[in-house]
Amino acid sequence: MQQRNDPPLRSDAQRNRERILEVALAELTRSADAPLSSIAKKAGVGQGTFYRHFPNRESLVLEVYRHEVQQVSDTACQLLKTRTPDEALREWMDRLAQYAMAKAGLADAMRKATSAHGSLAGLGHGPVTSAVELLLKANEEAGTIRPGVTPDDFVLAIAGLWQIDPHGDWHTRAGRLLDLVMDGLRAGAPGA
Amino acid sequence: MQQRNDPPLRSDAQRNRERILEVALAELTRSADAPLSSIAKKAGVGQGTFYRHFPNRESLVLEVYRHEVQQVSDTACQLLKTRTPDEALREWMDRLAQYAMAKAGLADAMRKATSAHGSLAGLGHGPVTSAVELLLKANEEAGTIRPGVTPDDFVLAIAGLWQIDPHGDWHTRAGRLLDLVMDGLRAGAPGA
DNA sequence: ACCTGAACACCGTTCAAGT
DNA sequence: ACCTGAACACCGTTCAAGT
Repeated sequence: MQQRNDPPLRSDAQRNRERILEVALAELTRSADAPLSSIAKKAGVGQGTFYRHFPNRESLVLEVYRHEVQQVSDTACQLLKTRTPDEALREWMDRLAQYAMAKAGLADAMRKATSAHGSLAGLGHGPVTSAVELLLKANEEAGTIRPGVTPDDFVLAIAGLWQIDPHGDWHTRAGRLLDLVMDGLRAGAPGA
Repeated sequence: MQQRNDPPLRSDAQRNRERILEVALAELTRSADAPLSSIAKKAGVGQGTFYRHFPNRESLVLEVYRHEVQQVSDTACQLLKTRTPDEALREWMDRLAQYAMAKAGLADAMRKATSAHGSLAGLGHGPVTSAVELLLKANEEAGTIRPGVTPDDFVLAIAGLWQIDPHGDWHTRAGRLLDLVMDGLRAGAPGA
C-alpha cells in the first residue's frame, strides 16, 4: 500500500519522485484526465522514470490524494480541543466539504482511476479513518450521537459530498446534506 | 438530453441502435471500461455507425444506465399502493441498493464516463427524480418525515450506496447506511 | 440517409542503450 | 541503481467511398 521503506531511495530518485507528485497535484487538480505523459514531461523526467515510480495511473492518483486528504484529517485532533464534540464533528465535516470542493478535479481523477470505491473509500485504513474514529468516539462518550456508528458508516453517509458541483451554490447543498447526516447520527443518542 | 424525435429513424438505423444498446448493457456490466470498438464489433456495426448514434462514451453509458434505472423508478408508484408511506420509502431504497449492487459494473462505467456527477446525479431530472418526489411527498403528508426534503437532498444522502463493494457483505453495509438516512429524514417529523 | 472499414491521432507501456 | 527516449500497442475518432 505504501512505498516499502526498506531500501532508501537514491537522492536523484527521491527528487524525481517529489517533482512528479508536485506536478501531478497541479495538473490533476486542473484537469482530472491530464495525460500522464504531459505530467512526466513537465516534471522533467523520461517516460520510463515515471513508470518506475508509478506503475499505473491509480497508484499516482492515490498517492497525491492521500497526501492532500491527510491535511484535513490532521485538524480533527485540534478541533476536539477547542470545541464540544458535536461542534467539532460538524466543523470538521464543513472543512472536509470545503476541501472536497477545492480539490474537485483531484476527486474526479480519483473516481475515474480507482476501480470500485470512490473518493475516501479508496484510501483504506489511513489517517481519514483515524480522524473519523476520534471524532465519533468523542461524541459517543459525550452521548451526542447514537452508539455503534463505525467510521465506515460515516464515510458512506457523507459520500454525497463528492457528487456536488463545485460551481453554483455548493455551500447550500452541502449544508443540507450534512444537517441530514448529523440528525441521523443524533437519532437514538442517550442525551435526549 | 434525449434523442430528438422529430425525424423518425430509418428502420435499419433503429435496429442498429437497439443492438448497440443491448450489447453495451452486457459488456459494460461485465467490465466498466470495455472498449467501444469491441461493442461495435459485437453489435455487428462499423465504427462510423457506432459514432453516428453515440458521439462519445458518456452518451452511450448515460443511455444504458438511464434505461436500467428507470425500471426501479417505476416500482415506486406500485409500492405506495400496497404499503404505508414510510414502509414504501424504505422498501424502495432497499430495491435501489439491490439494483446498484447487481449493476455495479455499469455504475462504475457511469462514474468514469460522466464528468462531475456520479451515478444518479448524472441523469438529471428524469424518472428517478419523479419517483423520489412521489415517495417524499407521500411521507411528508403522512408526517413520517420532516418537511422540506428535496429529491436532491435524498439522492445526495444515499450516494454512498454506489461506493459499496458488491462482493462481501454489502447487505449489512447498505442496511446500516439506509437506517441512518431514514433516521435523518425522520428527525423533526411532525408525527413524534 | 445511412453504413463500412481503413487511416489517423493520442496516450499508456515497454525496453534497449546509456550514466 | 537509476535514467532516457524511441518504439510499440491499443483505442477513440474521422472520413472517403459505397448502398
